[in-house]
Amino acid sequence: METEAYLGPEDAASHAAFRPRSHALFYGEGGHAYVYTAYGMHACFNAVANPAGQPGCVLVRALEPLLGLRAMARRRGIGAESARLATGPGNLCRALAITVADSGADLTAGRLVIAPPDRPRDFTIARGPRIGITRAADLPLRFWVADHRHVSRLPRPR
DNA sequence: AGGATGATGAAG
DNA sequence: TTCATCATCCTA
Repeated sequence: METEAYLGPEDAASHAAFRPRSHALFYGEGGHAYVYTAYGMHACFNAVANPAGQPGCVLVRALEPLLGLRAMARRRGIGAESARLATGPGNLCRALAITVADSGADLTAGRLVIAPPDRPRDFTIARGPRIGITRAADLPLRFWVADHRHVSRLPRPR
């Protein structure tokens, strides 16, 4: 499990700072999806995370598949046991069949839902710099479950 | 209309 | 490290 935070215009790496067409969603009510296309071919899934008027999104970069492994493996074209099934923002969207058509969707109801776990699980959250950005590359806004198998990359060496 | 730029992934 | 591949933004 792995996420990154993208803030408002003060965060130079955030689409809220340099991508006008994403502004409406960034500033919208939390609990909705913001899906964009990276490098022309990869969908990336964000959850809008703040009350309306306060820009902010959470990019979901990796997760641990618990259900539907067969379907994910089929969409990804790899084995269902692979740790990379939904690891990496583009891979995650392919595994879950998330496309830009899902942008704006309500994440509290419908096909895409973010819900609390059935049972609480014990884990430690590690923190470090975000991946693949050039601006504001020093901000430690990437969060992942420490020692977790389903993480896209280990922290950048210093 | 045309060029630059990526919140990537896969292969070598 | 290279490159496939294109939505979006910028310049003109």
